[in-house]
Amino acid sequence: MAEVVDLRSRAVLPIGTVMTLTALSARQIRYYEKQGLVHPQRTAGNHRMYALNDVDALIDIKDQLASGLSLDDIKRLRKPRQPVNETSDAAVRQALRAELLNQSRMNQNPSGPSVSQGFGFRP
Amino acid sequence: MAEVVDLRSRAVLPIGTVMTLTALSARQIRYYEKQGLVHPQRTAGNHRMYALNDVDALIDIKDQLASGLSLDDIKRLRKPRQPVNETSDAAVRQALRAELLNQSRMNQNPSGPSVSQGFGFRP
DNA sequence: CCAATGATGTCAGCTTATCTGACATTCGGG
DNA sequence: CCCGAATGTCAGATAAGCTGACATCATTGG
Repeated sequence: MAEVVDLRSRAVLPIGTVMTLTALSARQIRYYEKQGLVHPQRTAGNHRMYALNDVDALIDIKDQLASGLSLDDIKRLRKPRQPVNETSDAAVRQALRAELLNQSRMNQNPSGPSVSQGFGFRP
Repeated sequence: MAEVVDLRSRAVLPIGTVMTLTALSARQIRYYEKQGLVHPQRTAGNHRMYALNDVDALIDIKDQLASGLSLDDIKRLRKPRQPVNETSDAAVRQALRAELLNQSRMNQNPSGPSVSQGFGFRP
Protein backbone atom coordinates (compact mmCIF):
# COMPACT_ATOMS: atom_id res chain seq x y z
CA MET A 1 0.00 0.00 0.00
CA ALA A 2 2.57 2.53 -1.04
CA GLU A 3 1.62 6.04 -0.22
CA VAL A 4 1.17 8.60 -2.89
CA VAL A 5 4.01 10.56 -1.43
CA ASP A 6 6.44 9.16 1.02
CA LEU A 7 6.28 11.05 4.24
CA ARG A 8 10.04 11.07 4.53
CA SER A 9 10.29 13.29 1.51
CA ARG A 10 7.24 15.37 2.24
CA ALA A 11 7.86 18.90 3.45
CA VAL A 12 5.82 19.16 6.62
CA LEU A 13 8.13 20.66 9.22
CA PRO A 14 8.62 24.37 9.87
CA ILE A 15 12.08 25.62 10.69
CA GLY A 16 11.28 25.85 14.37
CA THR A 17 10.69 22.13 14.53
CA VAL A 18 13.84 21.48 12.56
CA MET A 19 15.77 23.61 15.01
CA THR A 20 14.73 21.48 17.94
CA LEU A 21 15.17 18.25 16.01
CA THR A 22 18.68 19.09 14.89
CA ALA A 23 19.81 21.39 17.68
CA LEU A 24 20.91 23.85 15.01
CA SER A 25 20.07 27.55 14.96
CA ALA A 26 17.82 29.01 12.29
CA ARG A 27 20.81 30.97 11.14
CA GLN A 28 22.80 27.81 10.58
CA ILE A 29 20.00 26.01 8.81
CA ARG A 30 19.45 28.90 6.43
CA TYR A 31 23.16 29.26 5.85
CA TYR A 32 23.53 25.61 4.91
CA GLU A 33 20.69 26.11 2.51
CA LYS A 34 22.44 29.06 0.90
CA GLN A 35 25.43 26.79 0.49
CA GLY A 36 23.22 24.45 -1.45
CA LEU A 37 23.21 21.64 1.08
CA VAL A 38 19.47 21.51 1.74
CA HIS A 39 16.51 22.54 -0.35
CA PRO A 40 13.41 23.10 1.74
CA GLN A 41 10.16 23.91 0.04
CA ARG A 42 8.24 27.09 0.69
CA THR A 43 4.71 27.74 1.77
CA ALA A 44 2.54 30.14 -0.16
CA GLY A 45 3.64 32.68 2.41
CA ASN A 46 7.32 32.00 1.81
CA HIS A 47 8.00 30.04 4.95
CA ARG A 48 10.46 27.17 4.66
CA MET A 49 9.07 23.68 5.10
CA TYR A 50 11.33 20.68 5.60
CA ALA A 51 10.99 16.96 5.10
CA LEU A 52 12.42 14.36 7.42
CA ASN A 53 15.07 13.69 4.85
CA ASP A 54 16.21 17.27 5.25
CA VAL A 55 16.46 16.81 8.98
CA ASP A 56 18.66 13.79 8.48
CA ALA A 57 20.79 15.66 6.01
CA LEU A 58 21.22 18.52 8.45
CA ILE A 59 22.23 16.17 11.21
CA ASP A 60 24.79 14.61 8.89
CA ILE A 61 26.11 18.03 8.00
CA LYS A 62 26.36 18.89 11.65
CA ASP A 63 28.33 15.76 12.36
CA GLN A 64 30.64 16.34 9.45
CA LEU A 65 31.24 19.91 10.51
CA ALA A 66 31.99 18.70 14.02
CA SER A 67 34.47 16.26 12.55
CA GLY A 68 36.46 19.11 11.10
CA LEU A 69 35.16 19.28 7.55
CA SER A 70 34.25 22.62 6.02
CA LEU A 71 30.97 23.25 4.28
CA ASP A 72 32.84 23.22 1.00
CA ASP A 73 34.23 19.82 1.85
CA ILE A 74 30.77 18.56 2.62
CA LYS A 75 29.47 20.04 -0.60
CA ARG A 76 32.06 18.11 -2.54
CA LEU A 77 31.32 14.91 -0.69
CA ARG A 78 27.68 15.29 -1.62
CA LYS A 79 28.35 15.62 -5.33
CA PRO A 80 30.65 12.83 -6.40
CA ARG A 81 30.81 14.28 -9.91
CA GLN A 82 33.89 12.32 -10.52
CA PRO A 83 35.35 10.33 -7.63
CA VAL A 84 38.06 12.90 -7.22
CA ASN A 85 39.99 14.83 -9.77
CA GLU A 86 43.09 17.01 -10.06
CA THR A 87 42.91 18.68 -6.70
CA SER A 88 42.46 15.38 -4.96
CA ASP A 89 45.56 15.62 -2.85
CA ALA A 90 44.15 18.71 -1.21
CA ALA A 91 40.90 16.91 -0.55
CA VAL A 92 42.74 13.96 0.86
CA ARG A 93 44.66 16.14 3.19
CA GLN A 94 41.40 17.67 4.27
CA ALA A 95 39.99 14.28 5.05
CA LEU A 96 43.07 13.25 6.96
CA ARG A 97 43.01 16.42 8.91
CA ALA A 98 39.40 15.81 9.72
CA GLU A 99 40.21 12.29 10.79
CA LEU A 100 42.86 13.43 13.16
CA LEU A 101 40.78 16.19 14.59
CA ASN A 102 37.92 13.83 15.09
CA GLN A 103 40.16 11.53 17.10
CA SER A 104 41.86 14.06 19.31
CA ARG A 105 39.05 16.35 20.19
CA MET A 106 36.03 14.25 20.82
CA ASN A 107 34.47 17.35 22.20
CA GLN A 108 30.92 18.01 23.22
CA ASN A 109 28.73 16.29 20.68
CA PRO A 110 25.38 15.50 22.22
CA SER A 111 23.86 15.07 18.80
CA GLY A 112 22.18 11.72 18.93
CA PRO A 113 21.76 9.26 16.10
CA SER A 114 19.97 10.10 12.91
CA VAL A 115 16.37 10.96 13.28
CA SER A 116 15.58 8.49 10.55
CA GLN A 117 14.96 5.54 12.71
CA GLY A 118 12.55 6.71 15.28
CA PHE A 119 13.07 10.44 15.26
CA GLY A 120 14.37 11.93 18.21
CA PHE A 121 16.07 11.13 21.18
CA ARG A 122 15.50 12.99 24.29
CA PRO A 123 14.31 11.63 27.54
CA MET B 1 18.21 0.60 18.68
CA ALA B 2 14.86 1.77 19.91
CA GLU B 3 14.77 5.50 20.19
CA VAL B 4 13.86 7.20 23.37
CA VAL B 5 10.90 8.77 21.71
CA ASP B 6 9.34 7.47 18.56
CA LEU B 7 8.86 9.98 15.83
CA ARG B 8 5.29 8.92 15.48
CA SER B 9 4.46 10.27 18.87
CA ARG B 10 6.61 13.36 18.71
CA ALA B 11 4.78 16.64 18.25
CA VAL B 12 6.50 18.27 15.30
CA LEU B 13 3.72 19.38 12.98
CA PRO B 14 1.98 22.76 13.11
CA ILE B 15 -1.73 22.91 12.49
CA GLY B 16 -1.22 24.16 8.96
CA THR B 17 0.59 20.98 8.02
CA VAL B 18 -2.05 18.89 9.70
CA MET B 19 -4.69 20.69 7.70
CA THR B 20 -3.10 19.70 4.42
CA LEU B 21 -2.33 16.19 5.62
CA THR B 22 -5.88 15.54 6.77
CA ALA B 23 -7.85 17.84 4.50
CA LEU B 24 -9.59 19.18 7.57
CA SER B 25 -10.07 22.84 8.44
CA ALA B 26 -8.34 24.39 11.42
CA ARG B 27 -11.78 24.91 12.87
CA GLN B 28 -12.53 21.21 12.68
CA ILE B 29 -9.22 20.17 14.13
CA ARG B 30 -9.58 22.51 17.08
CA TYR B 31 -13.15 21.45 17.61
CA TYR B 32 -12.22 17.77 17.74
CA GLU B 33 -9.62 18.71 20.28
CA LYS B 34 -12.19 20.48 22.42
CA GLN B 35 -14.22 17.30 22.25
CA GLY B 36 -11.27 15.49 23.73
CA LEU B 37 -10.42 13.46 20.66
CA VAL B 38 -6.89 14.73 20.10
CA HIS B 39 -4.38 16.25 22.46
CA PRO B 40 -1.75 18.25 20.62
CA GLN B 41 1.09 19.74 22.58
CA ARG B 42 1.77 23.44 22.69
CA THR B 43 4.85 25.43 21.91
CA ALA B 44 6.16 27.99 24.37
CA GLY B 45 4.19 30.47 22.29
CA ASN B 46 0.96 28.50 22.63
CA HIS B 47 0.90 27.10 19.12
CA ARG B 48 -0.49 23.59 18.74
CA MET B 49 1.98 20.95 17.62
CA TYR B 50 0.85 17.55 16.42
CA ALA B 51 2.45 14.15 16.15
CA LEU B 52 1.88 11.76 13.27
CA ASN B 53 -0.29 9.71 15.56
CA ASP B 54 -2.57 12.69 15.88
CA VAL B 55 -2.80 12.97 12.13
CA ASP B 56 -3.84 9.35 11.89
CA ALA B 57 -6.36 9.82 14.65
CA LEU B 58 -7.82 12.81 12.85
CA ILE B 59 -8.10 10.88 9.62
CA ASP B 60 -9.88 8.12 11.50
CA ILE B 61 -12.24 10.62 13.04
CA LYS B 62 -12.92 12.08 9.65
CA ASP B 63 -13.75 8.68 8.24
CA GLN B 64 -16.00 7.82 11.13
CA LEU B 65 -17.81 11.13 10.83
CA ALA B 66 -18.26 10.50 7.13
CA SER B 67 -19.69 7.11 7.99
CA GLY B 68 -22.46 8.76 9.94
CA LEU B 69 -21.16 8.60 13.49
CA SER B 70 -21.34 11.65 15.72
CA LEU B 71 -18.38 12.96 17.65
CA ASP B 72 -19.98 11.62 20.80
CA ASP B 73 -20.20 8.21 19.20
CA ILE B 74 -16.55 8.39 18.28
CA LYS B 75 -15.66 9.50 21.77
CA ARG B 76 -17.37 6.44 23.19
CA LEU B 77 -15.69 4.14 20.72
CA ARG B 78 -12.35 5.52 21.84
CA LYS B 79 -12.96 4.80 25.51
CA PRO B 80 -14.23 1.26 25.84
CA ARG B 81 -14.67 1.78 29.60
CA GLN B 82 -17.20 -0.93 29.68
CA PRO B 83 -18.33 -2.49 26.43
CA VAL B 84 -21.68 -0.80 26.64
CA ASN B 85 -23.89 -0.07 29.59
CA GLU B 86 -27.44 1.08 30.36
CA THR B 87 -28.01 3.37 27.46
CA SER B 88 -26.82 0.73 25.09
CA ASP B 89 -29.96 0.57 23.02
CA ALA B 90 -29.47 4.18 22.02
CA ALA B 91 -25.88 3.47 21.08
CA VAL B 92 -26.93 0.45 19.11
CA ARG B 93 -29.42 2.43 17.14
CA GLN B 94 -26.71 4.97 16.48
CA ALA B 95 -24.47 2.26 15.11
CA LEU B 96 -27.21 0.82 12.98
CA ARG B 97 -28.09 4.21 11.65
CA ALA B 98 -24.45 4.76 10.81
CA GLU B 99 -24.31 1.42 9.08
CA LEU B 100 -27.26 2.23 6.90
CA LEU B 101 -26.03 5.67 6.08
CA ASN B 102 -22.65 4.30 5.24
CA GLN B 103 -24.19 1.94 2.75
CA SER B 104 -26.50 4.33 1.00
CA ARG B 105 -24.39 7.39 0.68
CA MET B 106 -20.88 6.36 -0.16
CA ASN B 107 -20.19 9.96 -0.86
CA GLN B 108 -17.02 11.80 -1.74
CA ASN B 109 -14.17 10.51 0.34
CA PRO B 110 -10.90 11.47 -1.30
CA SER B 111 -9.03 10.96 1.95
CA GLY B 112 -6.27 8.59 1.10
CA PRO B 113 -5.03 5.81 3.31
CA SER B 114 -3.53 6.55 6.63
CA VAL B 115 -0.42 8.60 6.64
CA SER B 116 1.02 6.24 9.19
CA GLN B 117 2.92 4.01 6.95
CA GLY B 118 5.62 5.74 5.14
CA PHE B 119 6.94 7.94 7.83
CA GLY B 120 9.68 6.30 9.65
CA PHE B 121 11.54 4.05 7.45
CA ARG B 122 13.41 4.41 4.30
CA PRO B 123 12.84 2.56 1.05
C1' DC C 1 -43.68 22.17 13.07
C1' DC C 2 -40.10 24.28 16.10
C1' DA C 3 -36.85 25.04 19.13
C1' DA C 4 -32.50 22.88 20.68
C1' DT C 5 -28.19 20.89 19.48
C1' DG C 6 -24.18 19.43 16.77
C1' DA C 7 -20.77 20.64 13.39
C1' DT C 8 -18.66 24.08 10.77
C1' DG C 9 -17.72 28.73 8.63
C1' DT C 10 -16.02 33.25 9.24
C1' DC C 11 -14.37 37.52 11.14
C1' DA C 12 -11.84 40.47 14.36
C1' DG C 13 -7.99 41.59 17.30
C1' DC C 14 -3.83 39.91 19.05
C1' DT C 15 0.55 37.18 19.67
C1' DT C 16 4.03 34.16 17.88
C1' DA C 17 6.89 32.46 14.12
C1' DT C 18 9.48 33.18 10.20
C1' DC C 19 11.67 36.02 6.49
C1' DT C 20 15.29 39.07 4.58
C1' DG C 21 19.15 41.99 4.92
C1' DA C 22 22.74 44.12 7.33
C1' DC C 23 26.31 44.51 10.69
C1' DA C 24 29.16 42.27 14.45
C1' DT C 25 32.05 38.51 16.22
C1' DT C 26 35.09 34.64 16.53
C1' DC C 27 38.66 31.72 14.99
C1' DG C 28 42.03 29.35 12.25
C1' DG C 29 45.39 29.52 8.62
C1' DG C 30 48.38 31.67 5.01
C1' DC D 1 48.22 40.42 10.73
C1' DC D 2 44.48 40.08 7.82
C1' DC D 3 40.91 37.28 5.45
C1' DG D 4 37.35 34.38 4.92
C1' DA D 5 34.24 30.92 6.92
C1' DA D 6 30.66 30.20 10.20
C1' DT D 7 27.59 32.11 13.36
C1' DG D 8 25.22 35.61 16.33
C1' DT D 9 22.03 39.31 16.59
C1' DC D 10 18.91 43.00 15.53
C1' DA D 11 15.33 45.51 12.98
C1' DG D 12 11.33 45.90 10.15
C1' DA D 13 7.89 43.32 7.70
C1' DT D 14 4.68 39.43 6.65
C1' DA D 15 2.70 34.92 7.51
C1' DA D 16 0.74 31.68 10.68
C1' DG D 17 -1.67 30.62 14.65
C1' DC D 18 -4.74 31.70 18.84
C1' DT D 19 -9.19 32.86 21.20
C1' DG D 20 -13.80 34.28 21.32
C1' DA D 21 -17.98 35.51 19.27
C1' DC D 22 -21.61 35.31 16.01
C1' DA D 23 -23.69 33.02 11.81
C1' DT D 24 -25.32 28.97 9.21
C1' DC D 25 -27.42 24.66 8.33
C1' DA D 26 -28.85 20.28 9.02
C1' DT D 27 -31.03 16.90 12.34
C1' DT D 28 -33.78 15.54 15.79
C1' DG D 29 -36.48 15.10 19.89
C1' DG D 30 -40.93 16.83 21.51
